[in-house]
Amino acid sequence: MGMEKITVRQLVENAEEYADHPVTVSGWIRNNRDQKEFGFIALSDGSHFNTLQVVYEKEHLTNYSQVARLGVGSAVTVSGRLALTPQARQPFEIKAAEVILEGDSPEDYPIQPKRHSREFLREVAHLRPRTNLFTALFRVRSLLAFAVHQFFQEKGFVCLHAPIITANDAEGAGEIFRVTTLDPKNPPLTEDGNIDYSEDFFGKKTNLTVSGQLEAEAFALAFKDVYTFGPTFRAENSNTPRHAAEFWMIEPEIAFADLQDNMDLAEEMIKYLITYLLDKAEVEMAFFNQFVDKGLLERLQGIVSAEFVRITYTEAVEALQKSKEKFEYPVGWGKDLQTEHERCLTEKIFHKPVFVTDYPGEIKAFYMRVNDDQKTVAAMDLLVPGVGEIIGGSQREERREVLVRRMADFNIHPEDLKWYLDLRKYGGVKHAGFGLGFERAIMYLSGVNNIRDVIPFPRTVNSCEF
RNA sequence: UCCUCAGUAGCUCAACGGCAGAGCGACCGGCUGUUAACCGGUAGGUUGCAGGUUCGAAUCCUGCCUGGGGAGCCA
Repeated sequence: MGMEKITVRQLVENAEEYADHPVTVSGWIRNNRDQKEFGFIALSDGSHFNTLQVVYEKEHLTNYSQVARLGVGSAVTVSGRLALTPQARQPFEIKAAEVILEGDSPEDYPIQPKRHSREFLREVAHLRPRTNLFTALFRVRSLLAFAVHQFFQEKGFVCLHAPIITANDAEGAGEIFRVTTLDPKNPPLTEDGNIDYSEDFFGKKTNLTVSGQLEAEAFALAFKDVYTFGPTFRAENSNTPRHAAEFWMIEPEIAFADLQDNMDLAEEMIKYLITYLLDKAEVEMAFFNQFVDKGLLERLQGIVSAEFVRITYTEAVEALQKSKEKFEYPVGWGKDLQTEHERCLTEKIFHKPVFVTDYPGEIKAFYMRVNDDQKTVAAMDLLVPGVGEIIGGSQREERREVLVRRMADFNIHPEDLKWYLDLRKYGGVKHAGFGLGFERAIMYLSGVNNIRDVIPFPRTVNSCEF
């Protein structure tokens, strides 16, 4: 018969070409409605957000009664003629000549053709990619990962794979996961009774990375413009919709560049990612706009054409004090901005993304460059409505003696980061970079407000299923 | 880790001290164009776990477990 094996995506993009032609499509049943003499299957083959309507008729199928009883989730291969149906809700459908059962799905299949709560779907994370929301979300995640690489590669950045296991424990970026092969019941001990890590696999204490930044700095001082994009691990006991123990981070690092260049890059990147998704994920974004966040498309389109706000920490504190907003925690120079303050800035005062720069040195990391006022450092956070902080970055302290002094303030021993200080000793130049939480970007761009829903199999405190 | 809300049928929820219920889903039947189809019927329960109060507990009390939201930490 000469059936051509084909995907739903090919049909969506080129239906006319296949009109009245015999085609074969394999996929999973999303919904099956039978009547006396005919029935309809909504078939998803994963190639496109849309399902394909299969029409099957008693007089054309030898196994009609079997097909009519096929449950949601079953895998089938359908062969038949493609019919254009411009007057119907779907633009085309398959008139089935043959429906072959590839994999049955019994009646206790948990995903039903009805609304499910996100909490329930998290418990069946192995099946949830078969639902509309997660089909859309994980395709967007895939597209966004590609867009990140494309953005940097087009600009000539070099991608480096920073190590996932590291002995850098002096960064203060959060609680770490220890990596060890020692027997937890019977570890080797030193003479004074402590665990003897010189006996461990690497001969020293090691942990999973909390950031690829330090390694990226080394590469930036060779390639000038670099980025890392990889997994990151934090053992924080954080119970919020914005925190995970394992997440992915994008960390560009640029040499011969200052904080302004850094913000320019971050803003350009966010706009690029939005533009990319609006173009390449039109159906998915329209779905989010309709069922997740009604104002999503309008807001994202607005952001592409708007300039991000750039204010200093000092100006932010003044703006908050002037706002007459009632805060649970008082606003004051020297105190870190609370979540409620950040929300006020981005959701009530400016209604768009806001860079806050030049924070007091005491509340920021040791590697951030000290400003001329000696009180603030060249830090920048990007705050967005709904999600909060999605980017944290800074110009790095390139002056060796200033960096050593800062490290002393933070109780970091120079010998622990000798190689990092070397970068200032040999051809050190001003440089800057930032970290973008990949999942937070997905949340912001989809409107889905829980990080556990934008990670295929999320790892959070007390939860490591699948 | 702290504060707070909630765990009842496969799912979403009602019953709030006195017989365990509905919608959806599943199953069976009907229906000649459905599309979260529609119509009729059937099955489905250790009310998160452990203890306590009471003649009587899904309901009140205590502890624990799990999940949601808020805070802190941050991306």
